[in-house]
Amino acid sequence: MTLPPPPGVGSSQRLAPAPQLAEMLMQIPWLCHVANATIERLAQQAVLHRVPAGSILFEQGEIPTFAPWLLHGAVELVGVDGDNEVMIETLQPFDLLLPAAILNRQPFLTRARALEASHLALIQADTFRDAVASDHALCLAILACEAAQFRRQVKLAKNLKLRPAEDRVGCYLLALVESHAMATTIRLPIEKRRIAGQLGMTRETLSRTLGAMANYGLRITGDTITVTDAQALRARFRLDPLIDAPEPIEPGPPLAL
Amino acid sequence: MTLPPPPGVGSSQRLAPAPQLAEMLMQIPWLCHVANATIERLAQQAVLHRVPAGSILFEQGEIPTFAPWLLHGAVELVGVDGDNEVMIETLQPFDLLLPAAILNRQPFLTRARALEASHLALIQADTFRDAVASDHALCLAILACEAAQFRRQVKLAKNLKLRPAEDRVGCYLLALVESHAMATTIRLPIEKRRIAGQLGMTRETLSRTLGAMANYGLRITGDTITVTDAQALRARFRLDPLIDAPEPIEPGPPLAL
DNA sequence: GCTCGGCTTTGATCCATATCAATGCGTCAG
DNA sequence: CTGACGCATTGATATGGATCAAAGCCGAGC
Repeated sequence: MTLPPPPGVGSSQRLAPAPQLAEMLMQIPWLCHVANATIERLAQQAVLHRVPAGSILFEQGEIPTFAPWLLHGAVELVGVDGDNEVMIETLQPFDLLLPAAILNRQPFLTRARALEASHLALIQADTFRDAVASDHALCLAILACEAAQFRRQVKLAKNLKLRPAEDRVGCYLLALVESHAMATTIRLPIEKRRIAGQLGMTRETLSRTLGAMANYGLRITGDTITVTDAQALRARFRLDPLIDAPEPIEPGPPLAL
Repeated sequence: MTLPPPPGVGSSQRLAPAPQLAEMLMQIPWLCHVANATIERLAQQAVLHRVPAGSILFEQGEIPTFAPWLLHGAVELVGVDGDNEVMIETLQPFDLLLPAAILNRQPFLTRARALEASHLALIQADTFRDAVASDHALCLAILACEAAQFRRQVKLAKNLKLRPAEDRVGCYLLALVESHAMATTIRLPIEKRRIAGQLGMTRETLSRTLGAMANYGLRITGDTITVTDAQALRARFRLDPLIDAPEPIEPGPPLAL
């Protein structure tokens, strides 16, 4: 796997002292039950990779040589065929990128691209596999990560196949509003282009649909959302926890003895 | 979770002697590195469940009380909203059904329905969680299972979003033909209704598309496929291993010490 | 043999969403 | 100030696939 010096802005810095990397990994909530020794072992051979927005982290079809661990920023996984791309998932800290491929020495099924300037820990693939095979607590943690990612994938699929575009947008916005305690005015957290991708539609369709939200008590101008009629909004869109609830990585129980 | 006595044909039999259940589990290839003692422990509290085609194994939203393990037959996972259903995945032996939900005590995200008469091992959820938390080899095996299911999910999504209906059908058939060493005449392995579901389209669309395959060297009558022009077929449809290759559960390496 | 029910086929039509094209608008560099 | 570029909006149009409706086929049971 090559790390192309991304075009444009400052080149990526691969080198970073390992000791502080171990500390960063220890901050990860879902690694709370993993022994420090193991985390240090992972960090030993790892490097911190800082990349600007737009960088390709790996290409579809490559055999992984390291496990990329998202510490800061955002990354999207996209399926590619010729020149068209489709969004598969967007990842946030502290997700591991496609652990399934790394563990089984299988090719990555997607391309990964940084959506914003991001920091990743790159862990040697062999080191990673050995650690998972020799440390039970780590194995449980990775299982939890993989489980969360699977469930997110299922939720995405349900959202996409079960709801028309307008409902997807409405539920997305309603969830956003509710997470802000129904404040009457809030901001879109990310670019519209990315929202459209996550909701599986084109920017044009999103744009039109946002306009149509006025009928349901929501006005969107630029990146500002104003709730004009919370009741109408709730009447029109019903959140389904089996689709709309976030799917955090659960650390799970400590090792049973 | 209730197990409704399925309407129609003979009622499901839940009781089966545990000893032979342990033996059945030991046959599972991807458990090859798990100690027999652990498997026996799992089988101890488990029951063998035989269900006729059409049975609902569990309902979307239920909190799992046991881990259903498919030993024989076929099961589909479907997302439900009101009265319409969408196919999420179809499982084959020896898949575990939604291990993510069981491990994290989270609700099932889908309904599960037997597509044909099937046998499942039902393992007490607590027993299952304890075993995974106390046996590292088992934990690795479940991780491999979950990883395979994640990758299948990504492949499904790519197939659906990257290819139009005709391509999906063509690639499905081409893969089928190739797996039979390009024999000139083979049979559809499952009902068309189910193929349509797996490929994310209606039966009507599948029917029409199968007709259109005549243009590309393939004639389908009933459930019989005849290859009339292998070259034309290959010229029209290109298999992509990152979409069309099956995703078996890899047992992975034995425990590192 | 006949009839019934499930699956499939075929045809006509509809509709949600993509696509294409043009314009607008805000921001940053010079 | 002035381009110019990236993103967003708006409108017109196209189209893939769904939906609705009506036969057709075929195996199972009587």
